[in-house]
Amino acid sequence: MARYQAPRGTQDVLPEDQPYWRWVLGVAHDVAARYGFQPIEVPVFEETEVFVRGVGTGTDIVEKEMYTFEDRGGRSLTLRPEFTAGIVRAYIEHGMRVRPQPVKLYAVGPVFRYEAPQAGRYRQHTQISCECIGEADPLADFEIMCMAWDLYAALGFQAVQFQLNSIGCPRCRPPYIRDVLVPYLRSRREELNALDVERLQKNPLRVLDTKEPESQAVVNEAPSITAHLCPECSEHFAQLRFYLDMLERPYELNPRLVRGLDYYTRTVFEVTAQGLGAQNAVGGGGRYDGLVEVLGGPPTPGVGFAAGIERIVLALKAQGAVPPPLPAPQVFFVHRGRLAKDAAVALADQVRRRGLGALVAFGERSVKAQMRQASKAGAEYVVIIGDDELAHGEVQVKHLDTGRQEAVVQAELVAWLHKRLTAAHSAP
RNA sequence: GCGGCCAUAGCUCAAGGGUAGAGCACCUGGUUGUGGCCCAGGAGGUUGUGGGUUCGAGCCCCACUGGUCGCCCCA
Repeated sequence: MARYQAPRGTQDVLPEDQPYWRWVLGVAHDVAARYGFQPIEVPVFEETEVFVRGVGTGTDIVEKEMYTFEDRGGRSLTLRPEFTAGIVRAYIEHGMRVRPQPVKLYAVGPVFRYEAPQAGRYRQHTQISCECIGEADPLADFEIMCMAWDLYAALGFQAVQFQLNSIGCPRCRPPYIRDVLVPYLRSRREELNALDVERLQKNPLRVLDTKEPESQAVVNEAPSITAHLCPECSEHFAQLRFYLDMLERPYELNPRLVRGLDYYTRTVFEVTAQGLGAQNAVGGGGRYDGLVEVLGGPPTPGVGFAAGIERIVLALKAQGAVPPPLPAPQVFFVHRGRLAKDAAVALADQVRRRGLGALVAFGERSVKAQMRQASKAGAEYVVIIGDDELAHGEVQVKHLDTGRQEAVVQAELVAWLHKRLTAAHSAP
């Protein structure tokens, strides 16, 4: 047993899994670009305050999940638990409000939350996060959702579900909670699960997405927030739904969908996939019109979306999806004898300079062993060099799939390989 | 943070309290220079860690660590 192991809740992504990652990230970059999002990199850690204020003091993330530490200069820093707060901080810090609005940014990288690991839930996981800052038009919400939809569709996802809700704004949400939801829940308090009674005190809205079976009846009959939105929020929500319907993007209205981050206003949505067990959310997002201001910028609307790469990969595997393979060297040099090895090294160098991948067998193992290596390395052609070939200024080139072998003049080898290897791959 | 299950070779798993094995993978061979299949051999373990019970522990008990499933929460 290895003495050291990756810390709890972290994992290594080994070469055999990399094709999935490259595939997902490649598609993600393409889709983001297609919607006019520009890449941005933000620090892995921020001043703790950025997340405390940005994510919200009442959230699970801030209350118990942040990796917070003090650096040698006595600053309190926190490993990012999500991207939005940091990206918004960058938006403000770099005066991006003077750029053409909205500013559409996306980032990919690890985020950190101290949670109990389980299937599909890690302490370090990778997110792609897309933020559209400076636009209140419900079309922006639509674009974000549409882009998310495209991402999953481009990966061939089966059975993704979009759940959608609007949770109003600071003008209409508090009155709804205070005057409608809480009185209702109190009136049926006896029927609620103990945990939900507790939530009723702390964060009444969260009672709505309870999973406790006992509470279901109460929650099902609860007055929905969408019926108590202010006219502006109501119109905004209707307009978003209009676009979704117009372009036939499937979604499900869920008046009980409430998200765990304080900054959300109006639109909230969550994307779930099959094959993931209990942790079946592969993406989520919503509107955060108050966030820029909370972090010290001018009042600025925003809407965004984040997806978890690990879960997407898990779901793709569960569906039996096969990622495109990563490129591997197609030429393998087998040699016999000191001079032949030197010649192989020189020829391989020429092949690589021509832009092809080439490997030379290390050591002086038997031709048989070298052939085995070539086969396992997935090479397409094996170039064999020995005394005979050296004497004639030739090499033997064997095509592994067909087993066909022929002599090629050394000086023509690079052109010979280049012709065959590039032609084969330009075919449709 | 709470609960269930689990931990033996790189991987998947065996081994009624009595000397740790198999398959796959890896390496080397199967005459003189040719892969995949086949055959033979080799290497690889302080049985997650630390205690305890026992003449004797991979096996029983406790703790810890990690995994897994669920709760919670979310991506």
